[in-house]
Amino acid sequence: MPQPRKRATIREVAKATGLSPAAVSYALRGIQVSEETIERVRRAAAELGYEADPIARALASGRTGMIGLLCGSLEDLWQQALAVGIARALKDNDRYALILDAAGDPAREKTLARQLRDQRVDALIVQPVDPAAPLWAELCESLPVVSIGDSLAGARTAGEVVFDNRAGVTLALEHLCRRGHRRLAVLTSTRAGTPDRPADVHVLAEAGRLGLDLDVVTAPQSLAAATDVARRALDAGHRAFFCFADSIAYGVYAASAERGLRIPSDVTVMGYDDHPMSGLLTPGLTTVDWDIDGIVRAAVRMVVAAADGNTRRRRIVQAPDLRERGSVG
Amino acid sequence: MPQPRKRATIREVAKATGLSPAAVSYALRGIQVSEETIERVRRAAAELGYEADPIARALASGRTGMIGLLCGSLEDLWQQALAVGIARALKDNDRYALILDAAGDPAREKTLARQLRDQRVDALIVQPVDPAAPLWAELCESLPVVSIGDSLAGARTAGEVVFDNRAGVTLALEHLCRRGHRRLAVLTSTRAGTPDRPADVHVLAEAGRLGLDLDVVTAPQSLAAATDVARRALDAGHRAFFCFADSIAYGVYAASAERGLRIPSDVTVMGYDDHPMSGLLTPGLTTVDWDIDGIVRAAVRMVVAAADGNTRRRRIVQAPDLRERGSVG
DNA sequence: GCGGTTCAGTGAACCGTTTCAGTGAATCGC
DNA sequence: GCGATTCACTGAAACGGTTCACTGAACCGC
Repeated sequence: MPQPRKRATIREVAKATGLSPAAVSYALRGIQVSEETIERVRRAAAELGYEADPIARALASGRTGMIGLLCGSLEDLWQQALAVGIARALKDNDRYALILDAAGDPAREKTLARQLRDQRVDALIVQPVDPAAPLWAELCESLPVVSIGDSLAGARTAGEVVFDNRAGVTLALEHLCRRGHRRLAVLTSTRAGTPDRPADVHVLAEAGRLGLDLDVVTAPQSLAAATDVARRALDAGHRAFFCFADSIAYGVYAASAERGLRIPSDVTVMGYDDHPMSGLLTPGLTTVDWDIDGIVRAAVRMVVAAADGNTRRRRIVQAPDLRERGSVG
Repeated sequence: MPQPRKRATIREVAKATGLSPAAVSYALRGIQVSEETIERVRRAAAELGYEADPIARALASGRTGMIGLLCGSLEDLWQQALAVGIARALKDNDRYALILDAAGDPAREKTLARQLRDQRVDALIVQPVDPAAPLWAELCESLPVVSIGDSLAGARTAGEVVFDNRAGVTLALEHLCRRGHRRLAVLTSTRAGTPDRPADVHVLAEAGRLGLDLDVVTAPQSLAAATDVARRALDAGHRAFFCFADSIAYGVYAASAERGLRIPSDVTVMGYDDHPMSGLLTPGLTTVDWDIDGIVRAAVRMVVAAADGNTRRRRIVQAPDLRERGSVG
């Protein structure tokens, strides 16, 4: 076990400057003391290589400067992109993200959310697996929470960037319908034990309206696992897919290739999310596009404001676009 | 600002059980006290909804249970996959990862590495941007460090999973050479201010040996940015590319498509890393494959052992495979 | 010249654990 | 039956900051 090098403490800086620790603490944060003292303390601190211990500071002040980021499932490439985007945008605001992955599991989401709260993150961004969980109301009581995707039922969030999934689903299903598809396999992400999400419910409603025959299957977002699910769906005779994440659609591409089936002539695929790679496939994946940069910007703006104590709550609704590329026959 | 709900402290549990805080602390960790007391304390803790405050614990004990994960650049899809894989594997070991992104910047890498140390992570996994930085030796003095990719020069690491980049580069260049390519654009990841990495140096050496004419260009790994670099390289007349990351190669696919150039007949692309998406492109990306699952497993095993105080140092060298798919003409 | 402010800084409590040195009682070997 | 161990537990000091209540001096208007 390596020996932690002994670091300078605030008391040593105090001794070196002839001030009290309290004065040093104030000086380093540039409050309550004279300009001259601030300068003197800064110099001494630099000399001693002093830097405030974030743990001790967090214990005493209850703040860490960190923002928690609780992702629904990082197997999904789009969610990966979202997480990376948010982490980078936070960095530009001199904050940094504590990224956690609920892996599509509501129980895990619950544990991790509490862990983040206990870690004293100043605020939390969450892309909920189970937006209806009572957890969120509880959590909003003790720290600012910004949700991405779905609204958190009954919770006093600090901000929301909700996706108009109803519009997204309608866009997708109507497009498939226009192209003459009546029987669809719907591949949606796994969420064991979660009540049906608004988006899923809306899929069924829209299918009824449009007279579609749906076969709903849950699929993990990892390429290998999604390919597996797609394989079975193909073998069951399905030839038209509505995938509730581009990552899942990639599995349909892979499985179709294995079976020697061509897209879009033999197999139709519709994605959801628009990951950058979707435009690179042959044919490109027709999908529902959300403005990921806009989402990142909005969420980060909200969460930073909330962490800074701003209590104005904002709610932004993202509208989807149909990005037609050629995977729908 | 939401009001943090007052949580039970260890003192209240002590009061409730008629024990000292110290005894409770021991009991909850199941050491130094009788079975009966442990049971009593557990019950009381559950009743009061007590859970130890991780921050206070970290301050007192110097340990957090967290593993730091410092990534080279999370713009790279392969590195994203690596990070997610490591995070998930750590979870299976009841530890969790604090993921940070150096964004290809050595200065940022330095800051973040120190921040992780100050955050008292029990150990650190790093995929170094600048493996030659003196930083690493300093860091290894105060906590166990496991490196992935390159060896950390002069640092007493707790473990290393090094990629045999020399072999990988040779594999790639010889393949290109066999197919008759003599003039290559080498697209390597940006690393401002970093001395040339061993792999880069080896590229030049091998090129000399094989009689290749190289044009080395640095490229960011985001699709948009890589596409931009590829565009310029195409316009400069390049038709054969060795990309030092599959993510960069995707940019060449995108730029070629824009220009109406076909792969592999008009343009040759060789990748490096083998991201799952590479097999899905048309044609599939010929690339150098590292066993990502093996890397994840090895790194996690090492880091967990090190965090648990095991001082045996291990060094694993990963051998590359050429994954031929059709993007080399 | 006097009450009232402001300013710069102090001292001590506090945040919630862990851990070290002890302590009294029970148990052990012989 | 007695010194030496072990056992179960206690008290208090860390850990390294922040913050609250306060103080003495300088300055203000009048």
